[in-house]
Amino acid sequence: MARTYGGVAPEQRRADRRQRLLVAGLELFTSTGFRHTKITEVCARAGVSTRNFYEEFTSKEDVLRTLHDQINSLALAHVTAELDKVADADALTRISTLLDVFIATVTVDPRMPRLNYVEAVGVSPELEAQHQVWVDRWANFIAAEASRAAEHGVAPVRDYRLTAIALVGAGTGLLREWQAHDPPLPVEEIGAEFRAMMLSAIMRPEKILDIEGNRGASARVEESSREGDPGGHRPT
Amino acid sequence: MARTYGGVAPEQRRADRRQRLLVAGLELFTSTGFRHTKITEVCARAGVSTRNFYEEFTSKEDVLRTLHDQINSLALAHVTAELDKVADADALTRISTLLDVFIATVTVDPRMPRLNYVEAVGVSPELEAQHQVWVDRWANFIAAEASRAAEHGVAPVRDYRLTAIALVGAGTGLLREWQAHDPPLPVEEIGAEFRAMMLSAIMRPEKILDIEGNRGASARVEESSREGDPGGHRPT
DNA sequence: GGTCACTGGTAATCACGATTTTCACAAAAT
DNA sequence: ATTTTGTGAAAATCGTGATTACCAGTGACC
Repeated sequence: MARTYGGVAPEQRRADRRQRLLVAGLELFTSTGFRHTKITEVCARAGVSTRNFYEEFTSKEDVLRTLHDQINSLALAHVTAELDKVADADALTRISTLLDVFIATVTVDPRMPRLNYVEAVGVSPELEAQHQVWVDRWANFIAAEASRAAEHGVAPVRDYRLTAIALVGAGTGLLREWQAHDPPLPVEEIGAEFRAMMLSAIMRPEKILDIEGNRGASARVEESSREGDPGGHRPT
Repeated sequence: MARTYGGVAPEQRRADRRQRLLVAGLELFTSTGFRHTKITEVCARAGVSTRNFYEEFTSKEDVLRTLHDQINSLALAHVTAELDKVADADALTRISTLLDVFIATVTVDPRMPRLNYVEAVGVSPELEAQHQVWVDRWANFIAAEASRAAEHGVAPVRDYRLTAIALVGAGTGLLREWQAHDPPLPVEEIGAEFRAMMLSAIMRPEKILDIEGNRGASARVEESSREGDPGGHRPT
């Protein structure tokens, strides 16, 4: 069964083909678009026969899922590694690091955010589930760092779950915008904005306005004017 | 040519069919998913023949684009209307209003955020362009309000463009999460988080940390590990 | 009441792309 | 040197769903 061919073990050849298919998939999905990419095109670009394709993947979506996972895993690995190095640093430095490494990793290649935040959206329930899992992981990560900051007294002690989710969304939005722009936006600005937003979101006081809490949920759409807002002291 | 049927003018009948097709599209796209919805299914649910379908729309995507536009337009109309009512209010109240109305409008029906932020993503270049246009509009809106706040002295005077984009992303993320959750997250919490994040992002000082500016773009990814790197080389 | 215009529904048609199968070959093994 | 086995390329199959063409019915107008 297993027989060395052309000097390389069959597993190796297999792995190579798989790798080439993934590379081809990344390229085509992010240029032609996932929907409009045909399996045969992926095979052609990868120099792999359709038969071999089905040896490695069950479908086009399978390739997409794999890529999506890989990109997220790569980013997470980088972030984790870097965070370990600054284990003793103060909380805010850690948060900045987390962010910088994330942005740096994912902007190395515009195809990564494109695949992650555009092509892999709304494709199938499975992919949506996978997305959820990753949002969760990233949100946990951020929430954990925020709590750490709270312990150190530089942020209020509160539940950071939703804030973290919103921050993940903010990053997604920025990166989606970044990869879509033709004269690409400067990466530094994206990173700076993301960092500033995260820090201000985490360090913000529990009540931003004193009216906070009276409004909130309800704010009916019809309800007319509500100017006035008497007696509010402005936060600094 | 034009003849009244069943007591209604042909244009009316036409408009009705169109409307039913849109309703059916909204329902199916957000349950079955856009990709897996067949034109015939939309027609069946709308009680419209395929022939009539092609009389109104050129493709399934056409329906999606129309819905995407409608939802955004609806939200924008509500927001604009409400904002007009509080024209004289202080800047922060206006911002809160903007947000509350937006959230209230779009959470009336979970299918709206689902369609807008999941199903309509990565479908085609046209739809991506349309998405860009709307992000732009919303971002301008937010940036304008932020500038207003700056004029009133409750926020620093600076360029709010990227902040606004990030905020749009935050909202998108929150709403995407909201519509995905089975025991749905309480709308008030989503709204509260969004508002708090927006206010803290707008009111934040220009430099959050003193180290700000030394870090930023660079944050090297540590030349060491880059195993997975799913992006080999550029296309020909 | 009869004819005509327009309608909705159904039944072909048609194209495209995924999946399978075949084929001829190349490199190992004996 | 011959057989064997894994291989890649190409061709055949197969299904699905978009698009078009047809048919029978209904209400409107004379």
